Amino acid sequence: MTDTVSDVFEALAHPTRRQILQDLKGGELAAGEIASRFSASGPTISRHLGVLRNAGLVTERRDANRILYSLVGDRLALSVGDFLSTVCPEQIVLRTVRKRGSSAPSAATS
Amino acid sequence: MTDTVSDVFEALAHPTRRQILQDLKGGELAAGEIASRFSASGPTISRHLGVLRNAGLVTERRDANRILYSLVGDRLALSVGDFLSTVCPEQIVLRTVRKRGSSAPSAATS
DNA sequence: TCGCTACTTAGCAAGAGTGCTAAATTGCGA
DNA sequence: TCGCAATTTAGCACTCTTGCTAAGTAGCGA
Repeated sequence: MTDTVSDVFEALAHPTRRQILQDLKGGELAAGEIASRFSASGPTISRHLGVLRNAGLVTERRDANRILYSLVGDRLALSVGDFLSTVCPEQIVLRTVRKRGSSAPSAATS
Repeated sequence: MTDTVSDVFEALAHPTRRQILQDLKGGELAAGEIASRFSASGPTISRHLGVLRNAGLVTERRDANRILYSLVGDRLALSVGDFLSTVCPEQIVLRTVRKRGSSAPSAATS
């Protein structure tokens, strides 16, 4: 995993990959479910998912036969948002991001 | 000029172009001044500037011999910020404040 | 007009990205 | 273990991008 800022922006450069991120906004999806939403072939979508995973924008989790992908919103907001905050701070505000799973072990996860 | 959302993200995919935008944050710069900050040749930087101009991220203005480039922060914030607001609205906020004395930013997108 | 400076455009080579099909991998149930 | 479903990996062709150098365009002063 390379996981640099350039990886994030290069991942966002392709419309199919941006659409995948938007689709994942509603929750995790299997690779096949994602592929079925596009006209491209399964292997092609699989490679797009690999690019997103390399950039740290999605994570994968195995569920029996399938591989479920989910969005890493923090990663997207932190890298892209930081860039936007630097270049045009007048127009953009990066909201404070909670670290996932870092709060009290009781019931603090939302 | 194409000026779509994809043009913006593709323009941001190259580190040199992102650095140019950061350099322009401090105010307008001549093409030669920009080129002198990189190890790449003048024509190469000129093409990068063309990509940024096509994406609507910079504007140019002639001053005698030189061509002065300046950042279009609204364009950057609106296209990228809108995407971020859609995909991860919890982490990002697009500030809706109008800049002083400027007209409506005429959302021509997609 | 000539010559200088600033910048862009043109043309080419090398590399990276994207799409496909075919083959390999992984997991599970019979 | 066999077979099926889901997904990835491999290999190939095509296109786009990026870098360079060389040549063209634009403005200005003598």
